[in-house]
Amino acid sequence: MTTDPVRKPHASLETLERGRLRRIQIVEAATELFAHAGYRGTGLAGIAAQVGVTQAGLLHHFGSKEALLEAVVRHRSEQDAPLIEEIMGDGGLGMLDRLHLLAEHNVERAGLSLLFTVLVAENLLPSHPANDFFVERYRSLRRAIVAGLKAGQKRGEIRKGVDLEAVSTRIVAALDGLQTQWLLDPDEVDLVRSYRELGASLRRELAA
Amino acid sequence: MTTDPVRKPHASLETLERGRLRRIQIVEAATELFAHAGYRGTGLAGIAAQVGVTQAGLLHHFGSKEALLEAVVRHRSEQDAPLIEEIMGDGGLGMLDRLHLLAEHNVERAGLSLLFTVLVAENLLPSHPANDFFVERYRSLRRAIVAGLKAGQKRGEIRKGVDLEAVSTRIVAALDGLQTQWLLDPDEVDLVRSYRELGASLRRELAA
DNA sequence: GTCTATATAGGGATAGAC
DNA sequence: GTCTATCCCTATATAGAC
Repeated sequence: MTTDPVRKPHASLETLERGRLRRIQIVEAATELFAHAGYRGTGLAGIAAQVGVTQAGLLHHFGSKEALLEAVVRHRSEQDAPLIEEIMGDGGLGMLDRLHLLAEHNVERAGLSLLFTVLVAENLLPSHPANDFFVERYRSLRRAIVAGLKAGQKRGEIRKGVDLEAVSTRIVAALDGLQTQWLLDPDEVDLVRSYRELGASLRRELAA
Repeated sequence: MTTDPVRKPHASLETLERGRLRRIQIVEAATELFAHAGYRGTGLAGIAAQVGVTQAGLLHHFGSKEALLEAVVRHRSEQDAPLIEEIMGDGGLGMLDRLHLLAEHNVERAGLSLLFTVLVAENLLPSHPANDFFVERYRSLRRAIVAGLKAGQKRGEIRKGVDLEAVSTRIVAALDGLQTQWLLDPDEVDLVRSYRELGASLRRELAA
């Protein structure tokens, strides 16, 4: 989803910028509505209304509802990438101490946590429209954590002899599951506190 | 959702049993379709067709789609209760060693794991139809685990000085999150193995 | 208890004017 | 780039016959 302005050299600059703006507005409106009612539960008309266009006008920018979904998940991934890189850092135990950054980010923008939790569940099966995206996302997340843990082993911060693949799967699972419980019941589950405790527990388990 | 046959004493036994059978057939068909396409993505007509009745015929048994949803989640909860009790046992570290029973159960009947993962995500917000059910379900699950851990402390199996509420939230989170990753990517994530490793890791963390 | 028929609403996508 | 109009399909729920 590269939105390079040079790709349509024949169009005027004003048109391009108005067009790009509309696309962004639509993606942001769709993000919010998909989060609250899911992909299946959201109509294009509702998204269009929030932006101030008609449903047909929306489909001028995104040929289909599925294309819009793809734009939404790609946009979110791109926005989250810097934070994830910051948390990863150079791997090792430091990663575990920075999990609270992720929690604070998620609490600040609860709608976005909601979006991913909802969309993952709507795309668990291969027949679902964004299944490939989420399968790949989780795989690369697990791989990145394994790499970070390996780096920590090389520096002697992390014990050897632990199954890093299994640990990384368990870390992702805990992050996901805590987020779900927090979304469902924010009065009983404190996300920031839970992530801090998770990090501390992992530190005790993995420190050399 | 008590389906006590004595409640309609004026109807013939045959009618009653046919009626109860239909209800069960409908609930089971709905379970499967809700799991695959979610509550919002499933039409009553599809469920009805699978049972061999019309959509209007289905609504004779359940006044509304939402009532059917409630019947589905209650039915599933009732069916799962014995296994959960078996795993809990008398609490303590034994609970952690029996997590693989849950994994085996979930793998055997993958459709049911799918159902709950999908429905939880569709009911994260208070405005969603089964939100109360899932909020309460998670609360009681966490409470049951806390009770089990406390029992283990009293017997001296489990260390004192750990935050049992936090641990129980983390256990539920890991179980949930591992299931999600397994559903999404069964080739890369082995649920039974993951649950065993989770249990072993928790044992190391909690054993006195 | 199950059906047909219908009310009423909403969905996504396309054609064509401006 | 945006609109109106429309197509066609699907949805839940109800009314009333059998």
